[in-house]
Amino acid sequence: MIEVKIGNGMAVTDPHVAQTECADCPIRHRAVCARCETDELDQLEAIKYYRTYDAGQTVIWSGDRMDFVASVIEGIATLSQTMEDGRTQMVGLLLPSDFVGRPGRETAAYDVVATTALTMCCFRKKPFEELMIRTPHIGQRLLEMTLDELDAAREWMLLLGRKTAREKIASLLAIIARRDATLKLSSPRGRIVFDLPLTREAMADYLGLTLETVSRQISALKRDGVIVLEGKRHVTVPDFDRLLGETGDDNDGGMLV
Amino acid sequence: MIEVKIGNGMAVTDPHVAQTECADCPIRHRAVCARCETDELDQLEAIKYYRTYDAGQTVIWSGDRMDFVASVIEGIATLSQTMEDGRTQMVGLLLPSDFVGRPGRETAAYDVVATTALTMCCFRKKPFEELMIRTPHIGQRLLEMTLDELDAAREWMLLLGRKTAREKIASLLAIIARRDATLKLSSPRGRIVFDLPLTREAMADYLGLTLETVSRQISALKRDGVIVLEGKRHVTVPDFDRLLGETGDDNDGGMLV
DNA sequence: CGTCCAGTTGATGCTGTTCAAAATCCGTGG
DNA sequence: CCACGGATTTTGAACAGCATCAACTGGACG
Repeated sequence: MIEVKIGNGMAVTDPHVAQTECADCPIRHRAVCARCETDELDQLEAIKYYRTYDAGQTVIWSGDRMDFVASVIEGIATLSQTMEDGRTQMVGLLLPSDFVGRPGRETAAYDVVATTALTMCCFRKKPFEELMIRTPHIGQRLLEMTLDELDAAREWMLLLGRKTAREKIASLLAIIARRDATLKLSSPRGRIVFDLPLTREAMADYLGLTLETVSRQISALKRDGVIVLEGKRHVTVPDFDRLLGETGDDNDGGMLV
Repeated sequence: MIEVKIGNGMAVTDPHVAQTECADCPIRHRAVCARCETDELDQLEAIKYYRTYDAGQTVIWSGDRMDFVASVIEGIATLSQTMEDGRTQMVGLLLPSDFVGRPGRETAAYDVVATTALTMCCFRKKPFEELMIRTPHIGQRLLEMTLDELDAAREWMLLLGRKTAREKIASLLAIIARRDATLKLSSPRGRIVFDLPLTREAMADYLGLTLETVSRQISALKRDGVIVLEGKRHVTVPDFDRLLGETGDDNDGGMLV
């Protein structure tokens, strides 16, 4: 893969590197383009370009001018807010198919950081906005995705405001486990195995805790047999229902669709 | 005003009571109908009906079937989530022009409770959804409003996860002061006076605190001269910038638009 | 082999919770 | 008009959970 260094140290893939055809795109049916017909897809195809980032790279700083919107194709990024004195709170986890940026806004409202190697499908904002007016399918899908994100944000508000440290950790593990299971098209039940995509510090920023507390609670869950660790990142959950029982949520359905 | 009792004890205004014409509606240019042309407005007018609730009444319970969506016309309502053991977290404050309900969802995801006397402009969900497909202006406006709510939710996540009790109280007071100023079309500066629309308990549920802590911190802010209280609910802020300084946010612009 | 980084563990203290009681407010009825 | 009762709010005292500061461990890498 060819990389070029630009301005602020961002490494981006050479724009001439081959992009996946929309038709073959792994997130084709889940991203903002999900409802588009073939002709609408052609128009998107015309204005799209790929960009890749290394793990740890900052995609955009809060307050910076942002002249594109994008879909995450592969990898994980985080959305976070930082106070002057350095306290930071993660406000979103961006997974494949998630949308970044806001039509109609000039500057980024949050820091976006690549947690793993990241590939994004970008659209310059102006053409994208114009396209949105012409093709309602994009706006419809974006509304649907935004409503889902709002629900997720509100779920997270409950976690931040009312859950104990142990419940917070269990909830995060359950969410990651669930997402992993979704990718494998299996519904989470019984024994589950996955890798943590986040450092202890990132988890702390997500959960509104300190990294020490995260570490302690993970150790406690390990001690109690709720999880088994191999290395620091590889997690085995022997009994998913047991984990759910630790989240404080309703054990049944849980999670809005 | 004529009230009738129905089923679960909800008091609703007799549907034959006069409704405001959309053209004269106080939230005409801010609600979900903001972008509608006259003919589109006529279609909305045809399917709308008003409903009123008394202060303290539950508008809808989480999990209940919800066959309408609505705009708040007057009054304040809260959106909240409750865990089995009773811990509750408010996840939204609904003010005039705010939208309630989600197109495409069968059941309510949150409890909605009227904090003050409340008037809502309701639309049966089915016709509203059909109308949304025909008139892009509604979906466009709803997208805009949902994106704003998502920003507000994320702002709140920072508050819940990282702010101290004192900062939380100051932030809430600042938000209410700002909203009040907006209604009076004045930008908040210097001396500000307003009434708290929430009980200490509701504030606690909003801020992820206990009501005792809320009370203590309000007393502390009073002791320090940041606010002056007359009675329990009437607040005077002698110096709005001083209050902002207590929120922990950037002192300048603060708050996304 | 030494350094660096992520993570773990320990000791201590502060912030906010919990439980309890007193104070204030407010509507109701004598 | 005043007394009463319930709801709301304030205040106090003791406690718990998580943060803070600090030392240590283990693995990756030059």
